[in-house]
Parts: sequence; C-alpha cells; structure tokens
Amino acid sequence: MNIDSTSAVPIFRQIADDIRQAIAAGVYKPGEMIPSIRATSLKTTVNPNTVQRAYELLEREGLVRARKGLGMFVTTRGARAAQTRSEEAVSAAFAQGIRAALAAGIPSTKVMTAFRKAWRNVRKEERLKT
Amino acid sequence: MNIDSTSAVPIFRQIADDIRQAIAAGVYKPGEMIPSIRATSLKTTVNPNTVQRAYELLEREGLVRARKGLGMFVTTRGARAAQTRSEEAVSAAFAQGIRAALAAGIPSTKVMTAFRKAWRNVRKEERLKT
Amino acid sequence: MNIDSTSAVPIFRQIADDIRQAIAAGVYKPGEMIPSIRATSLKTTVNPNTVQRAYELLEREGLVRARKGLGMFVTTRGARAAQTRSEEAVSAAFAQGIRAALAAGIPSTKVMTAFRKAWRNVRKEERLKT
Amino acid sequence: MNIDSTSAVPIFRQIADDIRQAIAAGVYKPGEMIPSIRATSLKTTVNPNTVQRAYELLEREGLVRARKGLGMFVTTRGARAAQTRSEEAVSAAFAQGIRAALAAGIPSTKVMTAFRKAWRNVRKEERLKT
DNA sequence: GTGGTCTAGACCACA
DNA sequence: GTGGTCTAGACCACG
Repeated sequence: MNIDSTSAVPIFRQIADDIRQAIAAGVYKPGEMIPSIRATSLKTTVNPNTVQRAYELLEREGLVRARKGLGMFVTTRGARAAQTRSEEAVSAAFAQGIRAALAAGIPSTKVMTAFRKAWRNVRKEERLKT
Repeated sequence: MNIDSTSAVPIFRQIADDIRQAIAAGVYKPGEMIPSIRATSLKTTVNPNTVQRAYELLEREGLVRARKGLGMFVTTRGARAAQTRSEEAVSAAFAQGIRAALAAGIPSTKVMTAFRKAWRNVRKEERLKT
Repeated sequence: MNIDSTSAVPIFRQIADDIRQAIAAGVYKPGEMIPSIRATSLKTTVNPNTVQRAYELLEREGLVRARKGLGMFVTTRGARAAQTRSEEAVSAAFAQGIRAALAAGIPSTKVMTAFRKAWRNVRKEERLKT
Repeated sequence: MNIDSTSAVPIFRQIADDIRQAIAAGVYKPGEMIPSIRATSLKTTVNPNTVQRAYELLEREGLVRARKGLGMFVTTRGARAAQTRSEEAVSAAFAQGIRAALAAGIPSTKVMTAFRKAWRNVRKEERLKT
C-alpha cells in the first residue's frame, strides 16, 4: 500500500481507494476480514484516526460491515459493488481527460495517441514495481 | 465558462483551466488580452479576488503577463505552453484511470470499452450543449 | 519579525523574506515545522490570509511543504535553497546599487566608500537592536 | 533609455531614475533643457501621461523646473541634488543587501565576495552594452 | 489544532 | 479603466 503524504488527494481517501481496489480485485473476498485499523495504521504509519475515517467511508459505501470486537468484513455484495465503483472511477477519469482535450482543441487522433501512450507507460510502471 | 461551485476542484483552478484551454485552442492569441479580472468576475459571478488568484496562476505558468493599468496579455510562447499543459493534463487523467483499473483488476478489454464509451458520452454531451 | 506596513514591499513578501532568512540561518531546520499561519498572524497582527499568501510563496519556492492538519515543514533541500535564494537577493541588491552608481557617473572610489559606510551603519543598527 | 515593461518597478519611476542619473552624470547641465515629454514618449513608446508623471516627480524633487511653452530645465542646484539623490539610492541598495545578508546568517567574507563579484558582473554588462 | 478556499468590501498604484 | 494588496470573517477538509 503506497501512501503519498505529499499528494493532493487526502490520505484517508488513498487508503479507501486502495482497499476498495483490493476488494474489487478479489484480494479480500466476501466474508473475509480486511486488515484491522491498528494493523493498517502500523503498516502505513498513518494516524489511526485517519485510517478509521477511510474505513467509515468503505462502510458507508456498503463494501464492508463492522462487527464489534471482531473487525470489518467484506459484505456479500461488497465485491460486486467495489468493482462497480472502481469502474465508475475509471470512466470518470477518462471522461475528464476527453473533456479537457476537447476544450483545448486537441485533435481526436492526438487524444487516441495520448491514451495508448498512457497505457504503455502505466504497464511499464507496473512492471518496474514488481 | 462553466463554474461548478460544488466541485472538489477549487473555483480559481476551474477558471484557470478554462482560460488555459481557451489559449490552447487559440481563442486568445499571443499578444492579445484575456478578459479583465473584473469582466470575468461579472460574467461568472465569482468574486474578483478568486479570479485574480486564477490569473496569478496563469502568470506563474508563463502563459500570460500582467501589465498594470493595461491588462493581462498572452505571451509569445503562451499558446505553445498552454497546449503542452493541456495535453499533460489529458495524459495524466488517462494514466490515473488506467492505473485505477489495473489496481482493481479490471481486464484490458473492459478498460478499452470504458474508454470508447466515455468518448461517445462526451461527444454526445458536447452536441447537446450546442 | 519586523513588519513595515508602510513599505512599498508587500507585507506577504516581507513575511516570506523573514522566514526564508530564518531557514537560511538555521533557525528552522529541515524536517522541522515553521510557525503555523495562525501563530504568525497573531504575533505580527497581520491577517491570516496575508500570512497564508507568504507561506504559499515559500512552498512554491520549495523551501517548505504543507501538510494539512499538521503544519508546514522545511524540506530536506529547503535549507540549501533558502541560502541560495538569500545570497541571490544580496547579490541583486548590490548589483542594482552598482548599476545605479555607474549610470549616475559616481566614481569607483566613492562607490567603495558608500559600501563600507553602509556596512558600518548596518552593523551599528544591529548592535542597537540588541 | 531602457524601459522594461515587465519589471516590478513602475515605468514612470524607471524614466525618472534614468533622467535623474543623466543629470547627475552631467548629460543635462544646469540651465539646459531635458527632452520634452513628447520626445521621450516617442523614443520610449511610453504613454505621454506616464512620462508626464515621471517629469512631475523630478520637478517635485527640485531637479528641474517647468517653463510654460518652453520645456523643463535643469535647476541651478539640480546637478548637485541629482548626485545626492543618486548616491542615497546607491547607499540604500547596499544597506538593504547587507541587512538581508546578516539576517540570513551569511558570513562577512561571503558578503564581501558577493560585492566584488557583483562589481565585476556589472562592469562586464556595461562593456557588452557598448 | 492544522492548512485551503471563498466572499465582501476597501484602498492603492498604474496607464 | 487595469492589476495588486489587505482586512474581516466565514466555512471546509484534514489529522
């Protein structure tokens, strides 16, 4: 889990995004427990209050459910919901980019090229990370 | 110029983005004056201080130069710089979407579909606006 | 921290200069927090918005990094950068004086005398302040 | 006469400084006329109102005296006053630089070095201009 | 508690 | 008319 404290996107959201994507990807399956607040706090050296806030967000989204004294568990429809949410985020990012391109008068061909280039770059990033 | 005061992206940044795209698209050419702070303030009903902040950003980016008592003028290399910046923003949006998709384990085919769908949707939006 | 509200140099710049010099002088070291906006505002009786503007400048210069909810911290290379910037400011002031002297046809000997005199005067000022 | 419309120092002040230095340097001697507002305006492509403001400043300083329908003439004590003013400006610039250096904890030796270096640089600039 | 944004309204300097 | 600075006071997001 990569936390970037310099980023403009708030830390609690970074954590929530990360776990949401993990649920969507099947790392945590329905019925399984996600890492405890304390565990995540220790691993990321993020304030427990901040982690708590991320988990609240996930619970409000219905992806996980807190069980007192036990932990937070992925709900039955959590995996599906996480996928949907993630796909929406992806679509929103694409739409935003395309809208900006149109507004700036960037030609369609260049937009397509930019997309393919971004694709290659991200794949390369991933490969390097491994 | 569409200002969304509920958006998470600050108003001054929305204004700056808007004018940057207009410069990139050739609406304001090098040597020409962009609308005065007061004019933009009136048109958007945004406080002049906020508009000023947006314009300050553009000046820091080197797209525009302020001349007291005269106005703010697009610099010689402003058009090029605005295009570059706009393209970077587009690429960044795409990369962000692709990264999120990979993290969520969304298959490549689905990502491509999402992109094409976003494309169609944005084009439709544009058509409706006209 | 001496703020001169009558000076032609804007207050926010005076504050930025002051803190930049303090960082250069090692008062605030890398990793350490500079006084909060509110604290500086209270101490100087300058409006928080104005202080914020000064701090924004320092962040743009890369001397300091803002972390929401925590404060603003001197960056690793902040100390070096502050020194460099301060030295540049000193050189610029000297160059400006020398250029003016040449333009006014003031003889070299007189310029040197003026420099030594300024030196003595400033040292005396400093002694009085203590 | 070099006018820098991008500079932070206002144009009317640039013009006034320039003429003041010329008077100090003996380019315009007591009793002689300085260039008319129209002439300066044409040569610098600066708005006549702005030139007028510069000339007003010089008159208030007692360096020149307007004679209706004839022009502006250097006063008897104008040369001396211009020299004094110019020297003051030089001293002020030096004092400002030295003060900044002290505040930033720059050691004396480095300040002296910076001065000598600035000296050499400015001399070189002048040589290149010719 | 921290920083970030916005509004309202004022005043100044410049051309 | 133009841009630039400042204050006052408010609200938000973050940790």
